[in-house]
Amino acid sequence: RSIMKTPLKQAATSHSVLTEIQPDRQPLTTPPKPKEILPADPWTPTSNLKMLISAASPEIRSREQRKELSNNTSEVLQAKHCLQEHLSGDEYEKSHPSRKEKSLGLLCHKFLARYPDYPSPAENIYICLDEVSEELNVERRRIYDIVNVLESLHMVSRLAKNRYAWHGRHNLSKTLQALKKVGEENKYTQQIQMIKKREYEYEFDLDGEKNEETPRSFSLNEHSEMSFVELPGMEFRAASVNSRKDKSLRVMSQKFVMLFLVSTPQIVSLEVAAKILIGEDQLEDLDKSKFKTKIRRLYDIANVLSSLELIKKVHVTEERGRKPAFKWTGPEVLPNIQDTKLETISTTCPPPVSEPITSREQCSKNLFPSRGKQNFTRHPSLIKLVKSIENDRRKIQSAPTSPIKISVGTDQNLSAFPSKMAQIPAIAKQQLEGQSKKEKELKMKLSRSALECDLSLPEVAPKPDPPGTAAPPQQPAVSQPLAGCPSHGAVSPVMLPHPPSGVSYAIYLHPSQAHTVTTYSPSFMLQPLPCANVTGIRSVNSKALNKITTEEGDSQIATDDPTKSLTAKGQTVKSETSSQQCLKRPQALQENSLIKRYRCDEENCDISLTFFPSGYLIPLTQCTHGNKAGFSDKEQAGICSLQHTTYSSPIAGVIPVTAPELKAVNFPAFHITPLNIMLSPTSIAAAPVLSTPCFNSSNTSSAENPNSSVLNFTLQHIGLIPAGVQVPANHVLQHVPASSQPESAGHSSENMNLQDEKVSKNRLQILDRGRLSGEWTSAIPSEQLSVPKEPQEPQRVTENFFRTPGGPNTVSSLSANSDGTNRTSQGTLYIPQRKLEVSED
DNA sequence: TGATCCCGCCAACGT
DNA sequence: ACGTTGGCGGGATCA
Repeated sequence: RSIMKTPLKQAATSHSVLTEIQPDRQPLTTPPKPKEILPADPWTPTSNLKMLISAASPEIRSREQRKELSNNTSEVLQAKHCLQEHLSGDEYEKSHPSRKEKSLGLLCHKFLARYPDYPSPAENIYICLDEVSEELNVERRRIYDIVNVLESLHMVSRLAKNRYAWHGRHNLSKTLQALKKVGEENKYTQQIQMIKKREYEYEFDLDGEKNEETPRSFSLNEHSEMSFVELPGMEFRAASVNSRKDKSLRVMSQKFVMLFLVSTPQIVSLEVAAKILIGEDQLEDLDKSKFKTKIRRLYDIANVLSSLELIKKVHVTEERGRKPAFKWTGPEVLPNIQDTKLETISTTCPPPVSEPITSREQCSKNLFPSRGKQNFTRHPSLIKLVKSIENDRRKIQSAPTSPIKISVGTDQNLSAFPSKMAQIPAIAKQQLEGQSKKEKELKMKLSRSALECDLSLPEVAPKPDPPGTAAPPQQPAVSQPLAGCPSHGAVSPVMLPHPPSGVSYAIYLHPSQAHTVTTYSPSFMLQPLPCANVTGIRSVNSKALNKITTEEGDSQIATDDPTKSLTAKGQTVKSETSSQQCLKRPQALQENSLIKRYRCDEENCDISLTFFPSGYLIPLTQCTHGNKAGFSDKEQAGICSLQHTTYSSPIAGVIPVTAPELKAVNFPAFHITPLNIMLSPTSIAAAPVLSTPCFNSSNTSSAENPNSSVLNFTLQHIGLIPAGVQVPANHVLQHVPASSQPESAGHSSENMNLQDEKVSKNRLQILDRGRLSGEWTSAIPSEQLSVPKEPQEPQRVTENFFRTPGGPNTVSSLSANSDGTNRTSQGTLYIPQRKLEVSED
C-alpha cells in the first residue's frame, strides 16, 4: 500500500489540475488542507484562484491561453498554496491535490476565467472541449458537467461535437426570466410548500407511516416536466446537435434554477430540490438511492452555479437540523418585460438538428426544424427562405431603416422585423402562390392583431394522438405542402416576433417523454405556446397581453391569450386518438414530403401522446447568429421574430374530442371543439399560436407586415387559407377576418371553411376552456383565425409566433400543458388539467 | 458521521 | 468499431 500509493491525492494529482502542471512540484505532504484563508467563504480558495487566474490571464485570452493557462493556473495554485500555507506554515505542499483542488467548482472557475462574461457580439468564441480539458488537465467528463450546466443557462451552446460556442452572460437575464416563468407555471412554489408540509407531517408520525401521502403524489407529480427552455436564438443548435436523450443534467439544472426563482426567500435546500426533481419523474417512492443520486447531481450543478455566482451555499436549520441549502445570489429576475411567452414545444422531439452550422443555417433550422431524430434536411425552399431572411437581417442591420416603422418599441430589433417578415411572406407566396386576397386580408388582420395585441396566441392543438399510430400528425388540412417546405404544411408554425425584451422561450418537451403532448409536428416543432405552455406559463407579465385580454383573465391570461385562439389551425379534429386519426390523415395528406416528416411526427405523436417530456428551456434570444455585433441580442431576437410569424390560428379547434387516449392529459383545455376548426389533435399541435406580447406596439407595427405575410404564408400552406388570401398580420391574433379562416375542418386544404362566425365562436369556446377565454375572446374579434403559415422556426421564435398548423408542435405544446396534467395545475393554464383545472394542488 | 462530491465505469449515441 | 456524451453510484474526503 503505501508503496504504491501515495496518497491518493498525489496520484490524482497527476492529473489534477494544477499540480501537475507544474513540473517541479511535488508536494507530497499532504497536509490536508490548510484551509484557506477565510473561514467564511468556502469558495475562497476558488475565488482566489479565479482572481489570480483572471489577473494572470486576461479574460480574453484566447488561444494562447492554453498552455499559458496551465502555467497560469499553476501559478495560481501556487499562489493559493502560499496563502494557505501561510497559515499552516508548511510549505508548499499541500498543494496538491486535495480534493478541493480538484473540485468541480474550482475547475469551473478556471473554465470561466478563460472566457469573458460579456463577449463582444461581434466575435465568436468557440470552445473546444478537447482543448479545454487538456489545458485544464481534467478529464473530459468533468468538462461535460460544466458545459451542460452552462448550456442550461444558455451561456454556451453546442455547435457540434466537441465544439461549443461561448455566449457568456448575455443571455442570462432572458434565460432566467424564461426559467422563472416556467417555474411559475409549474407551480414549483406550491410544490415546494407541499414538500415542506409533508415533512412536517412526517415528523408527526414518524413512525410510520408514510402513508398518506396521497396527496403527495399528486403534488409531486404534478408538474410535469418540461423540457428545456430555449431562448430564441440558440436553441437549436444545442438541442439539435445533441439530441441525446435527455439532457437530464441540463434540464435538472434549469429546474433547480427555477426553484430559486420562484421561491420567496430564494433559498432552496437540496433535499427539497431533490424531491421536486424526482417528483417530476416519478415520484413516489423515493428511493433512497435515487434520492441520493439526485443529491449528488445537484451538488454538481450547485458547484457550477456557485462558480457563476448565481448561488451560494448556506445552511438552513429547521427543526430537524441543519440542512444544506443554497441561496440565490444572482440577479433578480424580473418578470418582466414584455412578455414573455413561452413556447413550449412539444416537440416531442427534440429537434434534431444536426449541424452546427452557421448562423444562417441555424436560422433555417430554427425556422424549420427538422425534427426528428433523423435529421431531415431542410427543404431547399426553406433554405431559401432562411437565406433571404438573413439577408434581410443584414440589410437591416446595415441599414436600419425599415420599412415599417414603428419603432418604438423597445427593441431595436423591431425594425428588423419587417423586412424579414416581408421576405418571408414573399417567399412563401412564391412558393405557394397563394392567391386570394381574402386570405391575405385575413392574414393581415391576424397579424395585426397579433402585433397590436401582442398577443400571443395560444395555440392549441393538441393533439392527442395516438401514440403509436400515429401517424402523421398532420392534419389533413394542411396538407398542402408547402411549397418548398417539406414540412408539412400542416404544421406550419408560425413565428412571431417576439418581444423584444421579453423573453421568449420555448420549451421543448422531450420526445422521449413526451407523452404528452403533442407531438409535435413533425416538422416544426415549435409552437409557441403562449402561455400555456403547458403548464402554463403564465404569467408573466405580459402586460400587453393583459391588456389585450384583459378582462379577466388575468393572470392566466396570458396564457391564453387570444392568440391562441386564433391560431388554431388545425384542423382536424381528432378526437380520439389521434393515432388513428393520424393515420388517416396522412393519407389525406398527400404530400409525400409531408408524410415523411410526419413519420417523424408519428413518432412524436406517439410519444407525445403521453405526457410531457421534460424539457429544457431555451431562451430565445438571438436567433441569430449573431450576426453582427451591432445588434444586441434583443435585436437579433427581434429579427428572429420577424421571421416568425405569428400566426394565429384561429382555429381553435382543436381538440375535439376527447381523446380517449389522451389521457387527459393534455389538452384539456382545448377540447374545444369547434367545429370546424378543429384541429386534430395532432394537428393541433400545430396550431398554436400565439402571440406574443412582446411585441410591442412598435413592433407591431413593423411587424405587421411581416407577420401577415407569414401568416398568410402559413395559412396557405396549411390550407386554411386559400392561397391568395392574405391576412393582415395585425389581426392575426385577434381577429382575423373571419372569412378567411380556415379552419379547417377538414383538413383538407380546402376545407377550410371559414365560417368565421363559427370560428369565432369556436374560438371563444376554446378560449374559455382554455381559460383564456374570456379575455381573449373579447379581444379577438371573431374572426380570426388564421392560420399561419409557416413559420419556420419554431421554437425560437418563440415568442410570438407560432407555428401553426402543422403542428405537432403545437400540439405538443398544448398537450404538454395539459398533460401536465398535474403539473401544472392551476395556475396557468388551461391546459392542464383537463378537467380540472386546478386541481390542484 | 454526515455532508460533499471525485472518479470513472459503462451505456447511449454518433460517425 | 470507435469516439463522444453523460447517467450513475461507489467510496474517498471533508467537516
